[in-house]
Amino acid sequence: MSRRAVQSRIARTAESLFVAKGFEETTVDEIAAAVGMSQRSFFRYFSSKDEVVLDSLERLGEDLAARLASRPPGEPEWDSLRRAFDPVVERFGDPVLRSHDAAIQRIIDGSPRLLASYLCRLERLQRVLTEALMERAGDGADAVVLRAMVGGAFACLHASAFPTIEDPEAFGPCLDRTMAALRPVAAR
Amino acid sequence: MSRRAVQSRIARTAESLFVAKGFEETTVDEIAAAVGMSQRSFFRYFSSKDEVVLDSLERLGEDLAARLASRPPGEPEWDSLRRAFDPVVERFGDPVLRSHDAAIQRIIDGSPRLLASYLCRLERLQRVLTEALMERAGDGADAVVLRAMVGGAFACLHASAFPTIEDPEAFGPCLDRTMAALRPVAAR
DNA sequence: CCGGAAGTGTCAGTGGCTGTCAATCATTGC
DNA sequence: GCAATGATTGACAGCCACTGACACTTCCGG
Repeated sequence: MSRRAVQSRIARTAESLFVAKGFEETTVDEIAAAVGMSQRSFFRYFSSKDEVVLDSLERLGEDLAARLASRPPGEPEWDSLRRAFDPVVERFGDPVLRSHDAAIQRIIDGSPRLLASYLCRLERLQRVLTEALMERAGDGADAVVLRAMVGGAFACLHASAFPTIEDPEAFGPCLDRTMAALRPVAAR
Repeated sequence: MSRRAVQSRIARTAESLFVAKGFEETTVDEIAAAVGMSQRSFFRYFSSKDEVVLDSLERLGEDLAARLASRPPGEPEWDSLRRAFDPVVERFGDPVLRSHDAAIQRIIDGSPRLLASYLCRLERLQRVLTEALMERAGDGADAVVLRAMVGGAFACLHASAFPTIEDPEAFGPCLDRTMAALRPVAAR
């Protein structure tokens, strides 16, 4: 059985436990026992308990970065960022994925510890996207402004995700509206 | 001796240890011993090891919120946010405070664990500032857009802080430049 | 059959953090 | 003065995330 498959099995088991008992209240020992392995082996597949929850986010991040890199060079950065967010909007379209993601989000919001790790990953992701934009813009670019722009775009994404937990289909339009309102004057 | 004074003594002692040995490499036992108290007592003054480092940020946050609340109601939100950041710019002006803050920042960046907690606090602070803006704007306000705007302003602050670690006096102008470039079209 | 490589379990240990309890100290009311 | 009371503390025990070391199995190429 491949490493990925085992990770996926652990993640599914762990998430159901988290939903049932809460993140902090579920020990690594319990997860390992539920999967049928030792605690030590759990840590061979995930470097921390947080990782189990945030692992899926990692892959989504790679997707965003690839999207952004493939946008046409002449396009205003703000629009490229909006298009890079398309995979997220798409996920919200699928009801199965959506309810799963909502569960994950509830787990994250329920634990300050986990929320902190989550924000840390977003931060790293923003750094990656900023570098992608920097490369595209060449030497004449203002690194600070680009960095802030990526942060601003993520703020729109983040803010739009909040109220959309109840209202399924509204995420895309809400993101469009927010990013239109926040569009920087510098984005031609 | 007042609670605040003890906290301050612990914080000073701990920070010097962190600078000398690194955050992760310094145990709470060591800090407690250096201050001359039991580990149990340390946790009566700070709820976690992170807290020691991030405590000062808490008070700065309150300052920002107060500044924002005292801005004239008619002022565009973006400008109010910029003015709310003035205390931060001022801190950068004082060389003593600046070098202290730089040390703190280096400690934070050196530990993923601590960086995560730090970002979590920034998140909470943003929520507070958003609520302040909401109150001011009244019922007609778009909560999502306001939330995103606060996030965007913080992104400017964050981005401006980065390159300014070496170049002392440039923080204020850099922040102005970035916030001018990112100014939302919605901000009249 | 042998070699190592990869995956696993066991065990012991570290460090952050919490609950509990008893001792101490300051405050208050008499 | 003094006793009751409440806050502060230290000592101790314990939980849990996480790590290092080592032994064992399985599987595969030679």
